[in-house]
Amino acid sequence: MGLSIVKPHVKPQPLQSGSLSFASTKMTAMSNQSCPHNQAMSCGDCRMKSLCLPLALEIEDVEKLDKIVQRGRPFQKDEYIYRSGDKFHSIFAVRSGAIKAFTADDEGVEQVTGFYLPGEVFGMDGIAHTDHISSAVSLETSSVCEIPFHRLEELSITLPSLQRHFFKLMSQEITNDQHLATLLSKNSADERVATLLISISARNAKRNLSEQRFRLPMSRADIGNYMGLTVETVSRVFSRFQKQQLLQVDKKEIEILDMDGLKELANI
Amino acid sequence: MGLSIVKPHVKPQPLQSGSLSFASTKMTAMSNQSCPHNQAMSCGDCRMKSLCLPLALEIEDVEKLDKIVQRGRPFQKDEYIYRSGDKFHSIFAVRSGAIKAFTADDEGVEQVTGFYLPGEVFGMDGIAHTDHISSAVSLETSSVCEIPFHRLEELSITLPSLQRHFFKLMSQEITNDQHLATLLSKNSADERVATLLISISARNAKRNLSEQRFRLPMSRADIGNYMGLTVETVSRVFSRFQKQQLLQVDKKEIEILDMDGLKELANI
DNA sequence: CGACGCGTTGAATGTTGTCAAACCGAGTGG
DNA sequence: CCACTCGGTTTGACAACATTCAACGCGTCG
Repeated sequence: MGLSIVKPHVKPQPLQSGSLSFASTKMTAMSNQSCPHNQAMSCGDCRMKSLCLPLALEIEDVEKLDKIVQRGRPFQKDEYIYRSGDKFHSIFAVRSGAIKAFTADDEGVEQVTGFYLPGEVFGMDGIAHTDHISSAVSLETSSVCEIPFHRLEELSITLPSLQRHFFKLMSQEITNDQHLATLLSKNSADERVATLLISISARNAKRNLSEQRFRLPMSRADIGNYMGLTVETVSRVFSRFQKQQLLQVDKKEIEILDMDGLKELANI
Repeated sequence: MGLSIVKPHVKPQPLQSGSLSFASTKMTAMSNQSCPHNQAMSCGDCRMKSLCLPLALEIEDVEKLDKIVQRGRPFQKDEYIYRSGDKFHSIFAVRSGAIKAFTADDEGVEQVTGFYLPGEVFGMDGIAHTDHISSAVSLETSSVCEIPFHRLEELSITLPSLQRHFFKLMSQEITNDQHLATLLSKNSADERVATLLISISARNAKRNLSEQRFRLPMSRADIGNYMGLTVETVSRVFSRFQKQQLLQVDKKEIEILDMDGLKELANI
């Protein structure tokens, strides 16, 4: 899910040796990896593998996982990956684009439960139920890997490191959600928005993108919904941040001018 | 906790939470199950097994699980089960009493992340990390089962239904946390408190305890912290509910007078 | 062009937090 | 036995922050 502001001392990002060293290498333009929406890409070749794959997996294990992963055509903006009420049978990993997960209460009022960026896994809340209890839509053209859950369960039995990895992924989702709850219960509008921006910035950095300049894939309404604020409040916070020289905002384009100031606001 | 300390002169002694309800079950007095804090109890004999064990487990499988479960002496009120920063090696199931899980931010301000009642599993947020990132304390005299996580992982490989069960447990925790986030982001103080009361009532019902009358194991401060409210607000809500004939409140003793009204408030 | 979605800004309202005081029961020590 | 403290809880008065309601700007698309 969303807010993963990893505190320094917890940060377990051991730049893995061996198999996935090429995460930082430059792609050649004509390589079949050049298009992030490419359906044919395998797990072993995926730029995101260091984010969504268990670091411990051997090459042949990655191939086994690869065999059960399904890659469909990209989703267009506003297309559903799954809907609340659909039968649950898969979890998903974002390969490109951005995904919004949300629930709807009895009156149909939407509640955004998370934004997922490339390398992140979503749909795990469906595991406890036979049906999905949330929906997921694409916020922009996105490609996702679909991982049939029963296949994953089977494979986890023969690949202990995969089992461990998925336990960890789910645990991470739990702590993320708890962070969100903490944020909502304790922090002001300014702090919430600052935290979201820092989170997105940090997640961009993990993908070797700029942490200063990026484009928000979601609307102000989505941000407000997620952070427990109204659109108006979100808009005001952006204006205020701009006035305080913390940000440069142009619609969805964000430039963080004062990272330290923003982090201070977000209590990092 | 509540059971041992029988207050000398309390008015309408409510059906006690947790342990006392034993009186109503068909246990023989000399059975080793008569004390809910009994260390010797096995999973197969545990009243909570239908809540915390995978229903699909065969008897011999339960015995295997039983072998890895550790049962220590009961925890007294305010005793820590684990502390933030402790090395993570186990998850826990509540057998009796009540547990509060919480994190602390850099300034040491507490944030309650959950209350756990008998039959419920906690500590799963530590799985993604090498250390616990939250703490857990006993709110009253409580006994817990400790399940070494690496043993559980091993066993999960030979018992697929156990693996599935723990995937589901974690997924359930995710959806719980998301519900909490939704509650915090969308609902008023009244709605939040009503929701908590309904939740506790329902969890009591699962354990065959009264859903109308129960004792809250946590303080007003804990409730407020958990629900993103101040103590004062929580107190006012209780007073208001009482004035509206929804509740009868006597300190921590709660009687729900108008279940439907309360559920309506909680949007159930 | 006009309608619409999205974002911004302003003014008024209100729920909740803050500060302060007091209560109550339990435990302690004179 | 009483006075005392202490933690947890309750209540009141006031202020603050976010919401609500309203209007407007801007770009896109029919």
